[in-house]
Amino acid sequence: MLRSGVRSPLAPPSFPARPSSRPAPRRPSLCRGRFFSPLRPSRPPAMPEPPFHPDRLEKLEELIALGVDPYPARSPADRAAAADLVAAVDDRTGQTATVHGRVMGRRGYGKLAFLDLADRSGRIQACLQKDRLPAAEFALLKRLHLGDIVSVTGELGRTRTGEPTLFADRFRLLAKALAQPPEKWHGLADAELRARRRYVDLFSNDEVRERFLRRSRLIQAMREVFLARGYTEVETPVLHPIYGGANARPFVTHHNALDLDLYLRIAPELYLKRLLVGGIERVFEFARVFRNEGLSPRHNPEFTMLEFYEAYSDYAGMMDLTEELVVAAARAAGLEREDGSIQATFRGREYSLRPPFRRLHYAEAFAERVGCSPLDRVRVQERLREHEIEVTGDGELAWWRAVNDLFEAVVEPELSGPVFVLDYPAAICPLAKPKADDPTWAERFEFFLGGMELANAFSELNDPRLQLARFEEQVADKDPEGPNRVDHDYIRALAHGMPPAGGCGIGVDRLAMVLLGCDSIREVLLFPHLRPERGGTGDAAAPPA
RNA sequence: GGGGGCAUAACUCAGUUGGUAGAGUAGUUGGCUUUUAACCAAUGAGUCCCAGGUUCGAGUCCUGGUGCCCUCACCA
Repeated sequence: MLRSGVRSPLAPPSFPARPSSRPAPRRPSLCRGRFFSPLRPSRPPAMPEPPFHPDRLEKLEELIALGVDPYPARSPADRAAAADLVAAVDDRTGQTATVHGRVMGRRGYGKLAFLDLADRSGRIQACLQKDRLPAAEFALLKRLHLGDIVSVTGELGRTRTGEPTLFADRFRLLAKALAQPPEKWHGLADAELRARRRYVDLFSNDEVRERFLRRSRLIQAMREVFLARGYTEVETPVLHPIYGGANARPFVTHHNALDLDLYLRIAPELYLKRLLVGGIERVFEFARVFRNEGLSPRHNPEFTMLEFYEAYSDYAGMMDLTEELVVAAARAAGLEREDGSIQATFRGREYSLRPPFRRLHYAEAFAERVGCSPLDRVRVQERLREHEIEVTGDGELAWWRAVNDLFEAVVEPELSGPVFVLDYPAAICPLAKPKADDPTWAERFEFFLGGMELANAFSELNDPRLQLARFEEQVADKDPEGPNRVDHDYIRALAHGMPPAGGCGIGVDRLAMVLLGCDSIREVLLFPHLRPERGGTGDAAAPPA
């Protein structure tokens, strides 16, 4: 569940483990000061071999001996984008242009060489001819390697075979690459290595770079939907003294000066609703959240959750807005076809994302698949036994939790989507407003697509006394995934009056998976969590922030 | 945590019934002024994931471990 709801009775009651006490390896090249890592042991582990290729080092030394700076501070100005030059080659033939980029291909002929240069926009071929270049610059060719970053200034034109080409008058080295790039035809193929060395994956696999650009565009498209509606984008704390707003086990960290344990946020919800109280009536945050749970193709310990809240709206309004956001994201991801249909292909199945999406009541879906009303306790009990689901504890909360486990076991696998499931049992929705005409049910929906839960939304509970009772109920439940204690400040905020509001959370990474056609969450995360590399630098993913 | 699969050169991959390790790319040296996975010739490069075991002999067979992928469980 993205934001709130039930936890499973099968969840192990263990609390998050303390960080490993294994000595943290060092990254020597980034270790600039002696205060780099005061908390880490001072005993340095064996230094890994630097990944510098001997032949490239040798050429580097030769270049330096020739007076060439292999890492100049500045690049020639007036650079053009490779793709723009290729597109305009016939209008601009004979004009001079400059391109900076990485050498991705090289075909040499003695007194002439062709280079394929890649920049952010695409690729263009450069032609280096001995009788056209200064001798010292042509000599660079002899010490050039695939992967080097260079600059070419030359005349735009086509070769005999019609290839758009920059015929070089100037050729400069901008940065020498000391590590070998992967095989030029297959690129980097191993999924783990691709994630560990995403920088290599990105420059050697065009479709990977394009995928992450599309991810960025679909997020930007959602941001624009909010801004067009007068929403305000905010940043709320990541370090929480009390974790809440979802059911999940948190990561624990410690503030030294305050001698205080803090939790990395599992959801930004309670802070965002404080902002509703404060009068920021339409608010959203692309929030990185952290949950101390297992890894899988659909789970990463940190992930991006979009949460948004709108005063004077409700869950029905959030449903319309969610639909709009998904469609905007899908268009930005390039899924709209000429006939106006929007199709996503995910795990071998096609999903039509043309609105409106189906809306299905929880109780109806339950009755249809389980074969009885969720209110028929005798028959539900029979079904629970059939599915070996236990009711852990007595009272309404335990009962409804089991009912929802049954729902998740029987109904959810059938929800390929896109579909909204609405009106959940109120007992398992501590942050949602009960329906006025039947408080058994809460004004809450979840959105399913590609067999995954992508969104979770409520008409937000704003009755401070009821909210306090629900919090106390949760804490008394001693659920390791529930809140550790009552957030009294949040109750105080509600006591000041929160406008009626709709709120929603969307799992951005999972949405990106469906829209970009990636089976694994790792393929849509730039630096997914990985175990520390054996004998390597120990950097599991990105350098620490 | 359970089950299945994989691990060989910087990269992509072969490796036969167990017999002293192979190709392509990348690199190095030489040749080549219109190629585009350029081409031709020569050439360096491996802790066959780790540790045991069986065997005269293990990349190959066995046991244990590590990592990754798939799957189940947990979870969003």
